[in-house]
Order: sequence, then structure tokens, then C-alpha cells
Amino acid sequence: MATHDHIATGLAKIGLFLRAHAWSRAEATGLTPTQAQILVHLVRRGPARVSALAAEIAVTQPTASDSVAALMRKGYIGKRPDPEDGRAAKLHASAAARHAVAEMAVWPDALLEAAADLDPAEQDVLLKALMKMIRALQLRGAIPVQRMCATCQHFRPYQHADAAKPHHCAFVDAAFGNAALRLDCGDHVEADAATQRETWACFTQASA
Amino acid sequence: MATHDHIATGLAKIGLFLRAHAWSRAEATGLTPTQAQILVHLVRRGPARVSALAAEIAVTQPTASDSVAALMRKGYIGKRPDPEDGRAAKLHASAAARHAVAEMAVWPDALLEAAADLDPAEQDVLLKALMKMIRALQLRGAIPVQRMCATCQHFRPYQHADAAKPHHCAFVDAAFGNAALRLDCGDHVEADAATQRETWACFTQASA
DNA sequence: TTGACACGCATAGGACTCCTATTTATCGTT
DNA sequence: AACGATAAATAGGAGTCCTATGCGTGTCAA
Repeated sequence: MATHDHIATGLAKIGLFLRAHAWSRAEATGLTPTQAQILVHLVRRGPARVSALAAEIAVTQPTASDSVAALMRKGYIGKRPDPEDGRAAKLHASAAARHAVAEMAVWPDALLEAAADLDPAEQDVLLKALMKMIRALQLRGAIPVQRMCATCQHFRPYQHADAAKPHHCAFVDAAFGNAALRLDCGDHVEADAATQRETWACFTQASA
Repeated sequence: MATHDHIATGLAKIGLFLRAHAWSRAEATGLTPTQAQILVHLVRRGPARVSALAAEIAVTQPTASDSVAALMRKGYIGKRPDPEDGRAAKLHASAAARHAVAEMAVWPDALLEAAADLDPAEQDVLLKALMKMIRALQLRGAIPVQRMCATCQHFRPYQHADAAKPHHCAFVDAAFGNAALRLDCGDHVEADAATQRETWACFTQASA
């Protein structure tokens, strides 16, 4: 039993809580956890294909197909042929879906409060540690491509002297701090492999 | 979008990965994630009641009852009346169950490796941050009682001068370091509320 | 002791998740 | 035109997960 096991245990416990919370919302929203995930993704990131959704929520394509069918029955999403590929279909969130997602607290208050209770310094380290782990998982092919700052074309780590806001985002052309580092940014654009390596090295070595 | 949201996002992503991994094992082991969780719990912590299992894996009692029935069909567990309560039943893992659990890697390698890639200092902070969050969730009643050092009768934080092994466990009567702090200890004994507060205060204030 | 109530568990019923395997259309290519 | 590859749906089946409810016991007070 090493530290890694204990860390994994903790992550699993929180994961369990998150899933249980998602189910507890089901009665109020009429959406299962899987359906809610799909809906949130469609509302926040725009139309997507079934297979892309499947990868996003880490299930097989037929499972995603099931959930999509359930959401269509409920009138939350519509399907239109993808003009770029006759085999594919694009799923669109309806107005009702946008409304439902807006009403829905994405993260349980208890978790946000638990995170807020940590020292700011701890929050920084925690966020960075999560990024590193997610990147490690990604490099090992364990999870699909993510949309975090560290792999984004627009990200320039430690470009500024200001210790509070050392990073720069070329997309919004603004400086920002560790606390605003994103793990799932809507404006993420995947950088090429070489750039990623360079950015990552710069980002991590300065993290001490 | 504050840091807390980003942290929650990261935790959720890892939770998703853990669940997907648990499913991917299903074909080899013949156990669904829920069944595997129950079995691991029974093997590691000994006989338990249905309702206790339900709380442990964060599902309702009928759901636990379902999974228990599935495990009984598969011959992994047996049910005996609880001598202490005629209404209750104790579930016992069979020899086959112990064997199956021993074969089963509880945590995905990729996750352990991802944790191992972090600096030791980062691992410490991460583990402590997870503990704090789990304790915060517990205090808010969001998750059931946990079995971490911080709430254990046997735990004496920062009793030793040795910076590498400042804590003491009265159960094994030995000093240990942050890296060995447990989130789910088999020998955990819940301390009373006052002791917990005191222990916790001592544990957290010295964490800077 | 005898209700009245609380509790532990099982069942019923229903929607959905989740898998593998397969089918149906397209796509790209040769 | 014919090939294999890909996007999605379908088929089939076990299991998850919920709420509501039924059944038998534990508990405690009248």
C-alpha cells in the first residue's frame, strides 16, 4: 500500500459521491447521469456526433446511441444529417435542453464548498496535480483528448513577471493565474505534439 | 468559473475514467463495477449487512439487494442470519470471491502511474487535500462515515520530531509519514466527536 | 403483554445503462 | 465498380438504479 493507492482510493470515493449525486438529481430533472452529461456537453460545446459523445462520456457507441434515443424521446435533442458526412448525424440541443441545463447545478454544492475550504495554495497544487494526472492518463491512451490549458495552442505558461498572473491565453489575449487554469475549456484548440511538449515542460518545471 | 469548478471538473474526469475502467474489467472477471465493489468490500473488511454495503457504495438498499442477489447466483457470496438481529443477514465472501479479488487489480495501472509521476511533495499535498475534501463532505452529511486516519481513535498526528515520520498509529504502535496516511484503513476505529475535532485541528494546522 | 412504530430486507415494476455482435448505409480508394 | 473502413442503429441480454411497498422482527411504552 503506497501513497498512490491512497490517492486512488480518495479519488474513487469522490467519484462515487459524484455519481450518487448525479442520480439524486434524476428525480427533479428527469435525467439520468448519462443523459445529463450528454446534454451538458451538447449545450456547452455545441452539436456533436454520437461517436464523439460516446468517447466524451467514456461509454461504447451503442450505449451513447441508447441515451441519445432517450433524450430524443424527451424532446431535449434533435438529430440532423451531418452535411460533411452522409453516414453521420449531428445532435443538437433544443431550447428546452438549454433551459434544463441552465437550471441544473453541475457540481454539488458540498463538493465546491469542500474545495473552497482548502487553502488557496493547496487548491493550486491540487488543480495542478489533477492536470498532471489527467495528462499522464491521456499520454497512456487511457482517456481521450482533453481540453485543458496545458495542451492548448493559446496557452503560454509563465510569460509574465507578475507572480499572481503568470500565464497568458492568446485566445482572450489576457494574463491569468494558476487558479484560473482550465481542465475543460470551451475555446481549447489542440496544439501540435512538439508545441505541447514544450509548453508542458515550461509549465511543469516552474511549478515548484 | 472559479478554481473550485476546475477542481470539480478534474475530479469528475478521473471518476469517469475509473468507472470506465471498472466496466472494461467486467468481461474478464464477470463482475460489473458494482458487484466488484461489493466483493472487494466483503473480502477486505469481512461480513457485512446489505444496508451497510448500500451505504458504502452509495446506492439505495434495493439496488444493493439486486447486486447481492447477482453475486449469490454467481456463487461469490453466501448469506447467514445475523445472530445479533433477527431481521438482518450477514453476507460472507466465498473462497471463490477471495480468489477473484486477489486476481483483480483494484486500481488501474495508468492511474497509479499517473500518481507516481507527481513529485513526492505534490503527492503529499494531493493526498492531504483529498482527505480534507472527504472530511468536508462527511461533515456536510454528503457521504457516509469514512475510515481515514484523521477520524481514527488510533491516530496521533505530529507526535514525533522526525519530519519524515511525524505521525503515530496507536494500533500498530508505530510512527509513519504523510505518504502512508490512509483514507480507508482496515483497522479504523471511529474516535468520538471531541477527539476528532482536536485531532483534526492538530493535523491540519501543521500542514503548511 | 400488547400494540405502535421503527428497522432490515426482499419484491415489484419500470426506465435506463452497458456490454458484444451484427446490420445498414456511406465513405474513400483502388 | 468493387473493396474495406467507418458512422450509427439494432438485437439481445444482464444488470443498475430508482420509488413504492410488503413482510417479519426489534424496541419501547402503556
